[in-house]
Amino acid sequence: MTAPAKIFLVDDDVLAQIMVGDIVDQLGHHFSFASDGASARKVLEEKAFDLVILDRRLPDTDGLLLAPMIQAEKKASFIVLSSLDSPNDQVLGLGMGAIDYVCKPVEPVVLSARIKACLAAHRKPEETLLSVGASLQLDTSLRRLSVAGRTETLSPAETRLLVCLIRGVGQPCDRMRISMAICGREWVYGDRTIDVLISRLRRRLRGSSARIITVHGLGYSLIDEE
Amino acid sequence: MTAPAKIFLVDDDVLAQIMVGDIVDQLGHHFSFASDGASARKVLEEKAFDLVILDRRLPDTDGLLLAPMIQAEKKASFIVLSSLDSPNDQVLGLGMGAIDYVCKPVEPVVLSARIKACLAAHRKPEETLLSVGASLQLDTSLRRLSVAGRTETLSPAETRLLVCLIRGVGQPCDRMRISMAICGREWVYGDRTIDVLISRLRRRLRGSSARIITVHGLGYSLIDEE
DNA sequence: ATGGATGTAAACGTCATGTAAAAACGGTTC
DNA sequence: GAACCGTTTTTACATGACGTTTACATCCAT
Repeated sequence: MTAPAKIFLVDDDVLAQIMVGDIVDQLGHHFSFASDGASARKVLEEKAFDLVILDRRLPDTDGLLLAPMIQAEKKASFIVLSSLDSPNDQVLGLGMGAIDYVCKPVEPVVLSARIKACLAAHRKPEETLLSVGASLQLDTSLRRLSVAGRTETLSPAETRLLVCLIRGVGQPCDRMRISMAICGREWVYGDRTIDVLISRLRRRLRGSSARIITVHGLGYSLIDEE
Repeated sequence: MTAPAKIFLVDDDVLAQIMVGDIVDQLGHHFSFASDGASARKVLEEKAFDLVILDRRLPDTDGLLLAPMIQAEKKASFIVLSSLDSPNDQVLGLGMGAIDYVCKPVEPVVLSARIKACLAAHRKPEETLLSVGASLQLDTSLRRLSVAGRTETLSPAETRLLVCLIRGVGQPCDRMRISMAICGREWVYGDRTIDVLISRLRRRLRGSSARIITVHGLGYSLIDEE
């Protein structure tokens, strides 16, 4: 028995909201939704989900445009649920990183099975407490960082950055990925926001065995040298 | 450029074999197939795959019955490709652990996109560690070189050069090849860039059992004496 | 011995990064 | 609204890393 997953639907179609809501309830998971791209972005900045279900035709945008933001820092997987069913649309959606593409109309049992399959295959272990090595621990919900004895509170952006780095320990995170994860926008040449944040975070990590190293020309990486 | 994946199709339909074979080829992966359950089992016992594609209606069995074997010890993920398209069948297939269920007939581009999506989502992270002998290890993504205890960060060019040399341990690399690999340009008489890089790399390899030797008039070669 | 090939320290031009400080932003409270 | 506060972003400048060139010493085949 696994813990309930958090599932987020972005769809303005009330029938879809009801159907998906019922399915998710029945599977014993948490359900929430947004009806347009703008409010979806707000929610996605705040909370983390295990699975996002995107409609294509939203009142203000194409749901697929949320994909980069969802994928940034590997927050969640997403599937597309849309009435756009042409091969082209499917290829596009899957190409953008969707792990499944379901065409409306769809039988509730089928959608249920697909959601279940996606969760089974893709779920990351629930983690409000992240840690690296022995001396670094981060509570993502309280934004409390314990390192080398002391404990301090990080700002939201600092927290997102650190989470992003921790998720990829040992691998380099490029500026593009970091920028998407932190600010939800593409990184453009000359934007120094990340560097400043890194600088602040480094100061906070002093005394820990974990260090943020720069990979020149690429980005940053968190490594733990005991 | 990711390494080619190994994909295994279990289907007695010749048309499917051709279509999937073409798709896999075009994606640059390795393709093999079996036409019935019995021979599929034999192959699965022998080899490991990144993705298995199962048909349901096989001459001697239901393809889904291979599922437990494929999943055993997390050998591979699998998707179902079948003309059995009822909701029940889909629920059953996904319930058995398929990460996707594609109904025949299917557009090649769609199947291609789905295969690509599955691989992107499920393949183990790319191996970035190269090593020579016991005392030399290079993380190509982080550009970190561990040698003789210490570990230091290489410059991009140094990394490319070392990778180039490691790829051809024992054989000499001529200047032309090295120049193309490192700077992406032809080597012209009088260009000393490579020599300087070699010099810097040699200093970093001090203490290791690996050495860069000069092949006079030709180029360089990495050897591991131990 | 000699001329060309190689070793390597030092210097350079260029661009990426570190970081302090100022400005802009977004909420809250009067 | 206005004043406040914590946070994020921009600005500005200092520092550093990188690839290449230069200069000169050394090595090697002939």
